[in-house]
Amino acid sequence: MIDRPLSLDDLLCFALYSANNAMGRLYRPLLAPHGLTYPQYLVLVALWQRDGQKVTDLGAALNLESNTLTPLLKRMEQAGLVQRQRSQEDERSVIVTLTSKGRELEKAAVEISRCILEAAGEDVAELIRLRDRIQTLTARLQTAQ
Amino acid sequence: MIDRPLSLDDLLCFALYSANNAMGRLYRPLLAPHGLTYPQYLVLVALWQRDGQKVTDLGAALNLESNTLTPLLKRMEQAGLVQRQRSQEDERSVIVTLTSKGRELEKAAVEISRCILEAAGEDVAELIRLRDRIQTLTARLQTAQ
DNA sequence: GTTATTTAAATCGCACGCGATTAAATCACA
DNA sequence: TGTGATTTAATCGCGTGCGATTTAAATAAC
Repeated sequence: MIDRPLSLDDLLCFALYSANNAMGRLYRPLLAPHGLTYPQYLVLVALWQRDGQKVTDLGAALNLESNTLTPLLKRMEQAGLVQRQRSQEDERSVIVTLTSKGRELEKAAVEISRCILEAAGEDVAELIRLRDRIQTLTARLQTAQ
Repeated sequence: MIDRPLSLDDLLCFALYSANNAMGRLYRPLLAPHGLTYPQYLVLVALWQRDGQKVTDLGAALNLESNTLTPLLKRMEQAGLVQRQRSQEDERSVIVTLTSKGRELEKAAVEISRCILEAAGEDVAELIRLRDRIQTLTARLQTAQ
């Protein structure tokens, strides 16, 4: 950010790192009662939006690959949140589908979102602007890499 | 963010999660040649700023606790980057000090920061503003928790 | 001066992220 | 039609983050 005496607080990367950790700490107690972790919750959000996605689709949505998703999805399957089945048309693909239990949790998500929003601050318009700026940054970082 | 059909792209938390992962992916190939991971790099930044910190001090700077830091610092000690020694005044505390090798790496950090900045975009003033907004958010999340 | 409390690291277990590799199914195409 | 290339998950290993607990040292209290 600034050249000379490199300081943690100067670093955009550390700001992101710190904010992400703080967000995770905030979600944890909200998700734990439902037996969910934070990344698992994101998978559910993706599936509530569109059920029956391939692992690759979820990977594209979440910017993750099978080495992360496969074990995570297996744990979610163990927990009775999703079903995993090989596609008929293409045996390479695995389709991930919500169970009724997984679908049911969408109701709880409303309250969880409310809690996070409350913690993040009152000015929602400002938060949306911030989110958009971060998304733009992510896009730039991804094309750079 | 927005109430109805909850979408990944609506979520501030997912924006942070995604940006942080992308940042990590960007740093990895820059740090790997020096045998560093991203969190280890952040520890070095903290120590370049002020050498000889207690584990608790580093934890306060990085928002981490000993359950994360102790193993990480042991790996850095193994790698010859830092030294860990019990404080004389208070045997409970462990002081972490840079080795010459750890100090040496500060030079490389300049080029690494340049690469990241280049990937993040041209408008540095905008990046600083973004960083500040994220820091403000983190502060709010931490007081909420 | 002994005991209770507090503080600082460390340990343990579990769930990510991800580089590297593998195995299997599908595709391209000669 | 067969064979090499590509695509898709899965597997493995390692380094975090963090809740929960433990150990030891220092401090407070009485």
